[in-house]
Amino acid sequence: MSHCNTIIDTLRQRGYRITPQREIVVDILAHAGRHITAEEIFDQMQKRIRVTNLSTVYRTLDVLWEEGFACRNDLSEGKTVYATHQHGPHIHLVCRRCDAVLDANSQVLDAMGEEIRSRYGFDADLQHLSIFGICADCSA
Amino acid sequence: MSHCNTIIDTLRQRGYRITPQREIVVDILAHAGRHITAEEIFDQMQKRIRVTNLSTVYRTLDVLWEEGFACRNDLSEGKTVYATHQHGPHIHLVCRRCDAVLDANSQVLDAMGEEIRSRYGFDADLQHLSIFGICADCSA
DNA sequence: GGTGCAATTGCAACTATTTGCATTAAGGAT
DNA sequence: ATCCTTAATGCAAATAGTTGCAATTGCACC
Ligand SMILES: [Mn+2]
Ligand SMILES: [Mn+2]
Ligand SMILES: [Zn+2]
Ligand SMILES: [Zn+2]
Repeated sequence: MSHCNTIIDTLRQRGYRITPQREIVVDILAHAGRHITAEEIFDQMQKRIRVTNLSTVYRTLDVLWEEGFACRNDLSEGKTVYATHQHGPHIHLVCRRCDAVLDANSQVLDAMGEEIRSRYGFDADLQHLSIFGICADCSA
Repeated sequence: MSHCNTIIDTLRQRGYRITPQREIVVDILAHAGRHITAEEIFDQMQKRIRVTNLSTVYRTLDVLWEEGFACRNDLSEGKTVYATHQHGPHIHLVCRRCDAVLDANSQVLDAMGEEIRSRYGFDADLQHLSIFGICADCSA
């Protein structure tokens, strides 16, 4: 069973109604293989369905994020980017001076995730985190 | 010397021009003692200076953030919040289901910060990080 | 204390994202 | 297959934040 279908079926089990719009957003996002903006999803979506709307895309992405099927990141590019969890795991180190984005191994977060869970009962999303700071070039 | 003056003097040393608008934003932010939105800063600012503008506040906050004097956080409240580093250190665990915000000790990040620095030469801002996930109540 | 020039400002227009509301349609029950 | 409830949609308007540009002003140099 494809990743898309797993997401769709789980959403249905959780009480969400499955509309053609939602299926298309999930399909585009799951097959993008990279970070993608809401507007890019909307553009691709319009090739497949006549009448649809950017706010539907945003609302669907909200659901996917809230339900843990998508990650949402600010990479200092002016627009929020989305991906499924098939993209990853890794973290993005975003320089707040030059906006460079360095991909890093997310294993450095594993111990921290475990500690947050045991101390606070909080299940942190750490598979695709953005962390701001100053890159090596800008420090020098 | 007050915290405000340290910030202002350092900005001047780094080549930024010190305008009354910037001094007021720094003063409001440093004395807020909490997270504060750009609009709240603007409202307080208008009581002190006749003509000024919200985009000046945003631009000043950008400078303060880029130069490492302010932190900027998305706490799922609809608006970005700012604070000086006197507020903190701690992290915010933000539940993506119920929007609850749990304050947590930032020491859980110390080892990670060190590893990121040694592995990638990246100086991560970890004094006042927001981490999304699912809170204990929503997990149950 | 003037002068020059680039950085900063106010303003207006713009982009990104969210929201209220009337209409449509998913899917459980019959 | 049809009916019913209410979640989801499209659309338009609102909100949050950014940007281009002409006018202003900080401050380095004299
Ligand atoms: Mn990524
Ligand atoms: Mn805080
Ligand atoms: Zn950099
Ligand atoms: Zn929660």
